[in-house]
Amino acid sequence: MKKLLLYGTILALLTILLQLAEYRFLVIDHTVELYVGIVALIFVVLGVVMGKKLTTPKEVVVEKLISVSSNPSLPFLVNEMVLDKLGISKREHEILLLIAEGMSNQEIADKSFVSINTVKTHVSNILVKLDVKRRVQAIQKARELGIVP
Amino acid sequence: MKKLLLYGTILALLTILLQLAEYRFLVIDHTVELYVGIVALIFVVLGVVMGKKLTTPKEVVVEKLISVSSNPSLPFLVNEMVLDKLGISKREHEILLLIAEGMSNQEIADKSFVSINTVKTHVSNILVKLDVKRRVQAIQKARELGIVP
DNA sequence: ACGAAAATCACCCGAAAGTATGAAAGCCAA
DNA sequence: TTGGCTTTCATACTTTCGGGTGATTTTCGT
Repeated sequence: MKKLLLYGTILALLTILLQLAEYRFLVIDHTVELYVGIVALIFVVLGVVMGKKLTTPKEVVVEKLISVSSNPSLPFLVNEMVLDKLGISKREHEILLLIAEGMSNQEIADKSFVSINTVKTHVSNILVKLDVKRRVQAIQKARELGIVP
Repeated sequence: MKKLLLYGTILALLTILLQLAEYRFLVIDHTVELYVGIVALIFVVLGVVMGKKLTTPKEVVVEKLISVSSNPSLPFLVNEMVLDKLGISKREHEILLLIAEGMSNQEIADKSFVSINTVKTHVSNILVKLDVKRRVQAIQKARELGIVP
């Protein structure tokens, strides 16, 4: 709710500024109508900004289905889209590949130059993101999704 | 974009209305500052409304991934020769298949109507015969040898 | 420069996996 | 029928995995 105060302050300041400016030249050089128009314009813009910032954007959830047909053909290209969709980071993907190689957490830790605890954390996150319970299942699913060979 | 025109029109009309009203009583009864304040307030509100209406409600598209398991080619035939060569029994092969399904020892035990201890024994023997250390590696090797899909 | 996301690490605990050893029962062929 | 193989099961022990929590540091985009 600090935003409300902020906007209120800005509003007040703007008003004061305009009122000060009024006595300098606006009332002299221009008609009152023009002045009012400018004020209106400024505050419309301000209103729009406020509205955008203060309004919680209503989220409409639309489910879309993407079929991932695994390619039994040759070269194997990582399906980046799937990685994005699942929120799997680079590091996580690296470790996923090592898991698919049949390596233990300790071996992965050694190969990656990190502690086994770190590996464990990554693995846990991977399991969650792939929505599986065991690393074996993770390998399967990852293969189906085209993110491991 | 019709909305833009609509709001533009409303804005113009409001301005005109206010200007008309000005000559009737506002300039007489009140100071210019108050008048400006009222205008500002009105247009702030209008701005907020515009902002809300004109802003495309954010759609959060949640894309779900369906893995279309690819089985276009071979029906998979078990390489019996390899099984003989490695001395893997029928029972062991059955369990190997279940391992490759990503099942835990307990799940395999339930499905096979044997105790988990029995499964463990089989698994241990399988690991030895495939010359691997972990079940994940067993799956890989078995797949390479053509004894699991 | 700031905040969010990513990466790192630690500790605890329980579950799962794997090792070792032993043993009983059934099958099958020499 | 005897010896070899398979299948079954158990007990005990060690290692690996996975969940949960919390913390610090890095990185990166605005």
